[in-house]
Amino acid sequence: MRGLCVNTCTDSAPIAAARSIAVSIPPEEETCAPICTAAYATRMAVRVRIAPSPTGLLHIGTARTALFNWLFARHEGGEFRLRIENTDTSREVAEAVDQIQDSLRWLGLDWDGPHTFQLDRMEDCRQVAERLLADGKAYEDEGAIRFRMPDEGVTAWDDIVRGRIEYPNEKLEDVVIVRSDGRPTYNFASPMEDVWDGITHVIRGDDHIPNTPKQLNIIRAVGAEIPVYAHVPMIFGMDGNKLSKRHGAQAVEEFRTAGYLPETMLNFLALLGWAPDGETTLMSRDELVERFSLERVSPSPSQFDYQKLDWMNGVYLRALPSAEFAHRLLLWLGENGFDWDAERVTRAAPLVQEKIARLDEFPGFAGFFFRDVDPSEADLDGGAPMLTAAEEALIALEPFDAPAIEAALRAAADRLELKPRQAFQPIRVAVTGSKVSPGLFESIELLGRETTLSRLRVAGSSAA
RNA sequence: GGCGCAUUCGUCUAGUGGCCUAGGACACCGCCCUCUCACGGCGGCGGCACGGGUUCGAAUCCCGUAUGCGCCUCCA
Repeated sequence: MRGLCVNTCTDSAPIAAARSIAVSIPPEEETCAPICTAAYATRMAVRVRIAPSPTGLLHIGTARTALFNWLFARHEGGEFRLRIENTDTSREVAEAVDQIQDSLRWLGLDWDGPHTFQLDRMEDCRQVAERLLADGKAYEDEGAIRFRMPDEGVTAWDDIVRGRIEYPNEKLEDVVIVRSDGRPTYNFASPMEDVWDGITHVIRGDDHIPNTPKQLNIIRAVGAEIPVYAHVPMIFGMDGNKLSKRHGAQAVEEFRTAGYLPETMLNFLALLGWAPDGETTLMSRDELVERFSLERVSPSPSQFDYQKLDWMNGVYLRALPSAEFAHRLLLWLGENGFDWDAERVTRAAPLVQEKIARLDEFPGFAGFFFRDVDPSEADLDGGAPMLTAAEEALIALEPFDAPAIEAALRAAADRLELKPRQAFQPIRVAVTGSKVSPGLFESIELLGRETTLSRLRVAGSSAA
């Protein structure tokens, strides 16, 4: 029994319509006039938000929550807003706001309207707190202001992803809504902003479930309309613990640096806790928007599988038109401090497109096109005769292209009575400096006769 | 400790009482292709946490147990 429209999820209307189903059954007196008279009454469409705190880079879990919000908004034709929750000034990091926006933009999660800061509503929050105080719904406590929670009954709501959740009111403690220094706390500012911004659906991590009954009561106390809640599961590392440094990348920026494509991240993240059916795994941004629904979000947490991410990124990399692949490669190299010849990168790109899963593999895999190599003697072991033969075969070869190079080298191998793999491996090591490389003949063509011959010669003498 | 949430192959998941001999994908293993790697093709391994119910019939409904996680800040 989860979701608001079980069995009726064939279209999206019920989601947007099913609002204000949160219930509270406290034996309290009738509330007086609404304190908040924001113009949300006329809102029809869906409006959601992502509310990161500016304490550092955008975490992948926050990005996933942002994605669900964005997908929902775009699917419903509604709005997606960005709100920075910076009430805790002590933990704020100066560049974080810009970094968060960069990450969001890189992922293509565009937000509507300007981003807002929680701190800018400090004064509004204080006024509401004063009003609450005057109405006896809050009280002072050592300089701070606490909100009076109901003592009896239960506070409950129908969560779109987990069904009905109930909290006995006696368990709810009176939360501090304004600190002694006058700044509002998260549990006060956040729901108030949701009210002022006309947020219709609060889609957030399930670590906020225990906060929800408190926020619900605050919203009720100010006489505002309750939004619909959807608590999405968290993401853990492969060991079942919170995603942390030792698992690898955890911030969106780090995945970008590792050479993942934004379309990969979107697709992969969407599938963490959501699936359109049992078969589909590859979906474009548009398809994601078209098929996404909160009803199909799973309530159980998932683990972040880096291997699957790599596989998926490889799929996206290979699917790129080759010119686009080269373009992305160039962009990535530029962002990561590789000042390599663009024309040569563009020519090398097709040789690696099918072979790498992440852009950051390029320097290691194709670096021999751009810098000298230093093959180890052990890898060259016993290859001297073939190296000499290769040199002779290529020295006057015309044309110097992959098909001709392959023919010449195969002929040389035949003369030495070597199997292809035995013959070509020393050449590969000599020319690329590694036992693993892009296609040998294409690589030699791109490298050019001069460089190839000189590398063959150097390796030939050290292997002898 | 209290409260809450969760529990299908190693991982992501499909599944809403009979279509399930539990389907797909990643990973893994084997074979094929092959100049290495990768791609691709074929095949394989592997799961309903446990115990009680309800029912002609349960992965699906109910109860309990276990385990994991989250929150209990004048953090967000």
